[in-house]
Amino acid sequence: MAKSLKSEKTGNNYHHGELRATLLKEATKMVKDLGIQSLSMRALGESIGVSRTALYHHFKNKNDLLSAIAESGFTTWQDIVSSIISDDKATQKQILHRYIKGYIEFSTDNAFIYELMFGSALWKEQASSESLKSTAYKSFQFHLSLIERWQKQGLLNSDVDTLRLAQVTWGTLHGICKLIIDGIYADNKNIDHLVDTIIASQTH
Amino acid sequence: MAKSLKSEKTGNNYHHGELRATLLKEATKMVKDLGIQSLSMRALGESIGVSRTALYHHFKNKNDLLSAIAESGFTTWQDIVSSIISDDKATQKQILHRYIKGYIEFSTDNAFIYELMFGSALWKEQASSESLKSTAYKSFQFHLSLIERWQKQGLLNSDVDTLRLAQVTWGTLHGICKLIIDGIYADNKNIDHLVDTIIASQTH
DNA sequence: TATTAATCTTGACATCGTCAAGTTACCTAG
DNA sequence: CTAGGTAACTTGACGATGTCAAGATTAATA
Repeated sequence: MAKSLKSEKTGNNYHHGELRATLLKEATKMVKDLGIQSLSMRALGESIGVSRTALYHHFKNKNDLLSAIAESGFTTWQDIVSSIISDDKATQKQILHRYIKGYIEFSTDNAFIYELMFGSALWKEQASSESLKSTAYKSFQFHLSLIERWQKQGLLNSDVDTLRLAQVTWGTLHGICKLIIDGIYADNKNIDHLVDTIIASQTH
Repeated sequence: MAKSLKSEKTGNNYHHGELRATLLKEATKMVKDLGIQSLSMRALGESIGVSRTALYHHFKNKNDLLSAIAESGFTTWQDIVSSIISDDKATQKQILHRYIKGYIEFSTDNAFIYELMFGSALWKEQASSESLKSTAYKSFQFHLSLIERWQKQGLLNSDVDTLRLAQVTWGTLHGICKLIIDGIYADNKNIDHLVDTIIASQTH
């Protein structure tokens, strides 16, 4: 208890008080603005006014820090999705449209974060924390439940296995976003048209 | 002329003779087996028996080397696709199926190379060479021409703009592959079922 | 107030990409 | 056959990075 309003008044550097939160915030900002490559533990420490190795008392290593950033990305996305879904006045068709558009916009507005969220840097091998895995898993479960709902309502092809369709549709979103983000698809204009095409290609 | 069968007999390290090709081959092998992270210029040089900086006479820098590996990945994929397409005995529906399956298999069999081919490491900013860009562009053009063909034959929804559909379908393939490769979709079993779902979801 | 535990620092190390300057071997003009 | 040029390769060096180990400082607890 009572750990919050400690530092910032005294000139001492020990016991910053909220270093972990501060680090996460600054690191997220750095990654968001300049990309994953540009984030170095040393620079991060320096920018906050703390020594290079202070970070290691709050994050096991760099991967651990990146995991935390990615995880907060998933919760940000969950917040967005929740607000899209819970618009009572909109039709399901409108919501489907907004969901897809929202996904693409989120990914392009937070390109570097998105890269982190799905990048092999974290998902390969031992790198990703259990916490990240479960947060990400929840996002997929939510997507799955939406697909199921839209199948039942006849918006999506209901002849197809729900799990598989969820995988394919998420794959579609993810793939398109990656291609846009990585600069392979030049036009981030005309997103509406692209969304229409996605829906048209999935609707029967 | 007559530059080939020089070295390998004399113990001298100068004028290896085919260093560029050897480097590319070894680097590709390293990336394929151990991943992009694990490839260091120094280790590569050492593994071939050449000094760390010798590589810089054949590749401008590490990115340039990675570009070359990625580019050869695209041509490998082009070769595979050509052989799939040119099976005269198969129906177009079979070919469509094999194309999708072939794409997924290529990407998973060469996961690290695939990661390089589409990774932001090369596509962001100035990193990718013009040569890589044009090779990759050809792959997409080919995909586009296939989509157009299949639309005309009624295999795919022809109400949709061809370019957009090509983007969406490639996005679908790419996204699913990424999710499998990065370990987000655990099951690389049941690929056939997945392929069926992709086709079912795109066919009207 | 004394002890313990948490937090942060300085010093150090190995690894990496890459530049600069020097060395060696091949190639070609005379 | 040789002189000079050029391409290929080497060693040395630099700055940056992630991270460990050992020590210093402060807060929390008994």
